[in-house]
Amino acid sequence: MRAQLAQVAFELFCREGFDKVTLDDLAAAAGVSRSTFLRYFGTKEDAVLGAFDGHDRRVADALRARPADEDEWTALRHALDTVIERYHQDPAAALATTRLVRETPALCARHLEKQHRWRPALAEALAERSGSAEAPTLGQSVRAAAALDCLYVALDHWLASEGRLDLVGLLDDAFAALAPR
Amino acid sequence: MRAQLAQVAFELFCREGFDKVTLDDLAAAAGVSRSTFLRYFGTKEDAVLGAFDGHDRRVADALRARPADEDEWTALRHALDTVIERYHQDPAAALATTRLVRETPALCARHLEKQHRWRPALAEALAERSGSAEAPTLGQSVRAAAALDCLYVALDHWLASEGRLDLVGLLDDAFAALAPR
DNA sequence: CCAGAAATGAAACTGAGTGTCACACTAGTA
DNA sequence: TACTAGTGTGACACTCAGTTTCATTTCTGG
Repeated sequence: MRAQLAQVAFELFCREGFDKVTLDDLAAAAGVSRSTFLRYFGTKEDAVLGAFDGHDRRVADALRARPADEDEWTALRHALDTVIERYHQDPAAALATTRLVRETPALCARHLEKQHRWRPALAEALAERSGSAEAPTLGQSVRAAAALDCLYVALDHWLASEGRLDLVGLLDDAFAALAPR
Repeated sequence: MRAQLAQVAFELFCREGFDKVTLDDLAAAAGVSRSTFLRYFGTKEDAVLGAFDGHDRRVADALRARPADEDEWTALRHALDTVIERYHQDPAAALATTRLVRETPALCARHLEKQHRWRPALAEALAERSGSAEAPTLGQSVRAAAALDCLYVALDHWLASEGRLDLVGLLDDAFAALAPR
C-alpha cells in the first residue's frame, strides 16, 4: 500500500512538479483520502524520501561488519557500497528519483536533513569499531561526515552525466581526494 | 530595523521556544504588523539565520585571497577564520544562537540547507585559485564540503563544552583528522 | 508645499500538517 | 450466531506559515 502510494505520488511529482501537486491531488490520484495519505507519509516529501528510510542503519551495520584492522576511511568507503547497490539494481529509477530530489528545493533540503542524520550513526559505528571509547571522537565524526559528502558529490557528478559515468569510480575518486594520511 | 526585529525575535524564541512562537506573536512583540515582519524576513527561521547571510561570499573571498601556492586544505582552513571571528567577538551571543539553532529541528534543517549552499561557492573559489579550469573538480567539491563539515563538527564539540573548549583548536583538530596526503 | 517613491498595514487566500470523531471491516471468542 | 476489540479509513474543523493584493501612511527630493 505504502509502496503504491509512493509510486503514484512520484509519477505525479515528475509530471506536474513537486510544488504544483497538493495533498488533495495526491489523495485523489491515489484514490484515498487526504487523511489516509498523511497517515502513510507524515509529509509530502516523505512520499519520495521514504525510500531512503533505514539506510543509515544499514550503512552503519555494514561499517561494523568491516574487518577491525581496516582503516576507517577504507571501511567507510566500503560501507557505502550498501547505498550504491540501489543505483545498480535500477539505474533508471534511481536517476529519476535523484533528479527529482536535486531539482526540487524542498526535497533537496529534506534529503539533506535526512542524510545528515546518518552522520552520528556512522560515527558511533566507527567508535564501536575502534573499541575503546563510547562516544565518537571528533576525528571520527568528521570522517563520517566527509564520507557522506563524497557520496553526495559523486551523485552530483553522476547525475550531471545523466548516469553515464560510473558511480563506483566517481565515489572512489571522491574518497581518494580526501584520503587521510 | 532588521536588526531590532531579529533581536526581539531571538529573545522570544529563546524564552518561549521557536515552535511556540507564531508570526503574530513576533509581530506583536516587535510592534509591527505580521506583513512587515514577513517583509523583512521571508520566513520565521530567517529571523535567526539571517545573521549568517553573506558568509558564503566572505569565506569564498577569503579563500581567493590566500596565497596561490598554499595547498587547498590549508587555504580552506584559513578561510574559515572569517567565520570563526564572529564567535570570538561575542562568544556568549554566538553560543546562545548556536544552541538555539541546534536545539530546534526546523532551524537546524534550514541552517544546514544554507550552509550547504556554501559548498559550490567554496569549490568555485578553489577552482579559480587553481587557475586552469572553469568548473570545480570533483576533488575540489569534496574538499570544500569536508571543510564545512569540519566547521560543523567543531561547533558541535564547542557547543557541547558550553563554549569552554577553544574553537580554533577544535577546528584545527577537525582539519587534521582529514588532511589529504 | 507637493509629487512620487518606499514602507507599512489590513485582509483574504492557499495549502500543509494536526487532532478528533465516527464508521467500517476485520478476527478471535463465547 | 452474536459480541467485542483492534485496525484502517474518511470527514471535518482547526492552527499556522507564507503569498498576494490593495489601500494607506511616511519619507524624500524638488
